[in-house]
Amino acid sequence: MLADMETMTYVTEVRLAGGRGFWGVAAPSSCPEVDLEVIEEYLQEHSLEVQPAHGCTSLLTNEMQHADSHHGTRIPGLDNNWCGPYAEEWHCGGNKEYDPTWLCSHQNQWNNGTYSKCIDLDSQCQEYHDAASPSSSCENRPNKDLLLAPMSGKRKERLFQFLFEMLQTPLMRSCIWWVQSSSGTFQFSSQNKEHLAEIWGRRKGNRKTMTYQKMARALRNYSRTGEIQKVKRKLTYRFDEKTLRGLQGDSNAM
DNA sequence: ATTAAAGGGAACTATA
DNA sequence: TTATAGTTCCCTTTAA
Repeated sequence: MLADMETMTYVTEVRLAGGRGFWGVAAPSSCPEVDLEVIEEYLQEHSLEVQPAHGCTSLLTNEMQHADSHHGTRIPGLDNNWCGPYAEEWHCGGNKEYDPTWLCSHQNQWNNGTYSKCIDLDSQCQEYHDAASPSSSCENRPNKDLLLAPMSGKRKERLFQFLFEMLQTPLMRSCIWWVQSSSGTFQFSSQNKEHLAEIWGRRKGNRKTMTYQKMARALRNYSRTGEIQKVKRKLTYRFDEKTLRGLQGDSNAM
């Protein structure tokens, strides 16, 4: 199966790319070591591939549609059922179904407002109770040379769009996950929230490193404008219904 | 008492 | 030039 070969290739690449854990954490023993830098590089590569002409036309659109049309074929992430960081350890546990196309598929099309089709928010989600997060010793922070260039000449990606995208990305599940996707409730990892913030900052091409604190400040602005509300639970927020519908709509409009 | 997270004012920046 | 959407800093409050 092609996907399997791609999986092997990708995993191999990831392993060759460096010995650091994905988040500078000691990855679970069975988890392939994935580097933040590698992921961003990967994202950037495909971002470059898809950007010309009309901005980024998802190079995986066809693949995803193709995959989607094969309901018998289970593509991790397409049936977005995780509710918690380790609800479905497809990329750490058995690692059999790791589909490298996933990352590409999430090179969303901010400039024209469409998103890749990788979500089923009707999936059943039980309330996730904060499991033990992976330990996070960050001695080996990835070097900062690799910055994702902000998409010039295009409409800027909004923070809530970025978060939604991250929520659809299995590799980001150690940082952010759905608590209840049907209601748009999501949660940040106490351990890895800074990494997510850092990625956000890189995407925006900020001068300084983005931190969770600063990102949360922006998030708090959303409670005024309504896109996202804070819920009582620690590190947990909820997309406004309308916003969520918009995001879902966009993701389905592919 | 300590600490992480939450909250918000205010000045500032980049972009459309 | 103005509005928007953050970003940055910094301080206070709340909760575990």
